[in-house]
Amino acid sequence: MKLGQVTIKDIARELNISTSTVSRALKDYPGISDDTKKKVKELAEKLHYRPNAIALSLRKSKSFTIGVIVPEVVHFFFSTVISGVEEIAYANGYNVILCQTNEKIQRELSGIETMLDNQIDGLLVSCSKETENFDHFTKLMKQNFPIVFFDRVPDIENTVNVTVNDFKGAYDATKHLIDQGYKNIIHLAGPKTLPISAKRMEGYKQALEDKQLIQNPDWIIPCPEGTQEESYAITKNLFENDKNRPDAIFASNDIAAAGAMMAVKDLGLKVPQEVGIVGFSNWQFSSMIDPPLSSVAQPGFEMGEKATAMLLEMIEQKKEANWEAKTIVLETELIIRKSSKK
Amino acid sequence: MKLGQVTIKDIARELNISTSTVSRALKDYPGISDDTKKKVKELAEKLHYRPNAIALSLRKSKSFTIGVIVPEVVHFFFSTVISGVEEIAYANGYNVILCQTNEKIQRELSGIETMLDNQIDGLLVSCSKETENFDHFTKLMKQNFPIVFFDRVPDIENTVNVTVNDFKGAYDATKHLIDQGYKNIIHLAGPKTLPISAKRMEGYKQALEDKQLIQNPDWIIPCPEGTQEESYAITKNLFENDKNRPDAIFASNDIAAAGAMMAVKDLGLKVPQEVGIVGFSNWQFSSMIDPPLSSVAQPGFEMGEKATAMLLEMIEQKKEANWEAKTIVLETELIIRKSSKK
DNA sequence: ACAATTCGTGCAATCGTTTGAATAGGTCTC
DNA sequence: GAGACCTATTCAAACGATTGCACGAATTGT
Repeated sequence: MKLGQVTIKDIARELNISTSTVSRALKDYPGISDDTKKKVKELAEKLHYRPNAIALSLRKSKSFTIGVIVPEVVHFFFSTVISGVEEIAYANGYNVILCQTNEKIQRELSGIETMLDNQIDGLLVSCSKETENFDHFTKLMKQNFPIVFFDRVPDIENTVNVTVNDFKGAYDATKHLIDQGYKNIIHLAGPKTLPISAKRMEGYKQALEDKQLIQNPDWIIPCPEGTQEESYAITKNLFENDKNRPDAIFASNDIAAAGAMMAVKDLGLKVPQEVGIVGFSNWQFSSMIDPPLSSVAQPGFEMGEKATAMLLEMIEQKKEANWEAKTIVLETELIIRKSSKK
Repeated sequence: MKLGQVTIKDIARELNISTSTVSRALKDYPGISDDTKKKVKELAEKLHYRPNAIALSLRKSKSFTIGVIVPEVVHFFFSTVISGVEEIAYANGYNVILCQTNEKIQRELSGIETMLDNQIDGLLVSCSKETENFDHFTKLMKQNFPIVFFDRVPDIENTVNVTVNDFKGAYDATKHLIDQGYKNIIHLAGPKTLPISAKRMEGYKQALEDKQLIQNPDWIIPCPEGTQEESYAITKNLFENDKNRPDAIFASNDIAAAGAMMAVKDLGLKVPQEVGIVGFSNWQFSSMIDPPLSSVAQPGFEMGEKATAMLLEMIEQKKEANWEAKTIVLETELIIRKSSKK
């Protein structure tokens, strides 16, 4: 920066008045003559005066900046959320500063520190896979610092959260597979540390139970990485064997589902005739693969919007208000495509 | 913010010394007794003192923050770039503030304004589709404000750019199709305003020329939106007609290629036997669709890293140095998959 | 005609930190 | 024993803006 930027002082000097008068004139304070106001505003316009946001932050102890912590930017769901965040923040005159943790707790910690140093007004967080201790959050919350968690919310009390109904999404997906006539459904689960993984697994289990299907614990297979390669390997291995072969897959994310689909196709099995598949998140590519992948759509953009709106509300109330803990649960939508239609 | 944060004043008061001494002690200035240094540092540690970055910014006229302007966050390529940016910025103690323009020039303008108000030290920009006038950039450049453009660079002089070799990428892709025996290759082009679109088109043309194939101007079809639907409609229309039907498609982006693939498949044509297809950008999904899509991979992460490294260098030299204009061109890599292998 | 009110403006402190210059106290030198 | 020289510290201004309070002048009331 430092571009010979025009300050309030320059205007004051030029007009031979004090900086206080300039400040007040620009803000239409009462008690400044219309004449002065006019002169000041005209000169400000002419010199392209723009207030220095940093100076304002310092003075007002408010930066109009919020921090966003996500595990990864290159992730369809998270980038969609960020997009929603950006939209609402922008509309309300807030800046967004970004930090991706790459799923590392260390990075999450230091990212938060730097953001606090930069006097952010509030924080939006989706936890990393490594985050199991939440002291860095509780400490802030105790000080009444505005935080809203989204999607990957921590397992602590009194938080303000925005999530999707992972349980119901998974339930719907599994039930749909059952309704289509699939009977032996495996679940490619997410990392164990994440509550969302647990919820999805619960939904899967509940659907099996409600439909009185046998639950085989061996058919819940964790895919901690969530990569295509991982699920490809796992699936191939599992389906290679003729007898006792499952006939459907519910994956806790689309990438895993895609890997699984490739594996069963490579084994010469037909999707959806012999194996039904449903994923989670409805990534952009899901409709483009062959056969198109059924998936549970999560309203990422809306989640970003909602979380940001709530955060801004907290920031702007900010009377010693102890915000009431609450969790907004957005509904998922099962998108049925060919991969699961017998 | 405002969390009863500990300041240098608190430390000064507690130890009955002046703030200047505290400041100097913390920085190991000469001329402060070892005893005082020790006391100050210990107390700072104990109180978890962290310097207020805003105050520092104001004082130093330097914010250790860079702005990133991208058309869209939810875009595989751009999110990859952002990831690279974040990585290098973080490693060097810089913050990243983000603005997506949604391809609107108005948003680009106001985004830059707000960022400047926030005293960013430099700017990384990829232009929106609407950006045809570049005064907002030249104005800043005249003032020696550090800007690095990436991918969608403006058509003006003396800029510092990081791009990929779009010409060669397109050339390679087209040549590959020709080498596979395809003869009637159409090009689904990008928005006309973007130089990258023009370069890709040039590469396509040059390959045809070098291989002495007839160039049919009707076979260069602009897809301004770049959506799947758009290219689906265009392609379906074009391939419906039996005679004079093209036998290959080079699309300037993978989404368009995917749409085109769906269209030809829906027409009952076989990919790659009857129609060869190559895309551009190598999106995550490209390897997952059926048949897997050949594509020109762009090193997005590396682009983000490179651009940021250059920007930081400019920021830190920042002696009235008129930076020399330069353009780093990163090489693409043609990823050959089934969609183009006869 | 003089006090009271109103009007327009300026002073100075403040936000948290840095930094050039000044100062107080001590030691050394001849 | 007085000037020279350190050493450790403080003062005060600065970054750009806001704001409570004070002030001088003009206007009003009686």
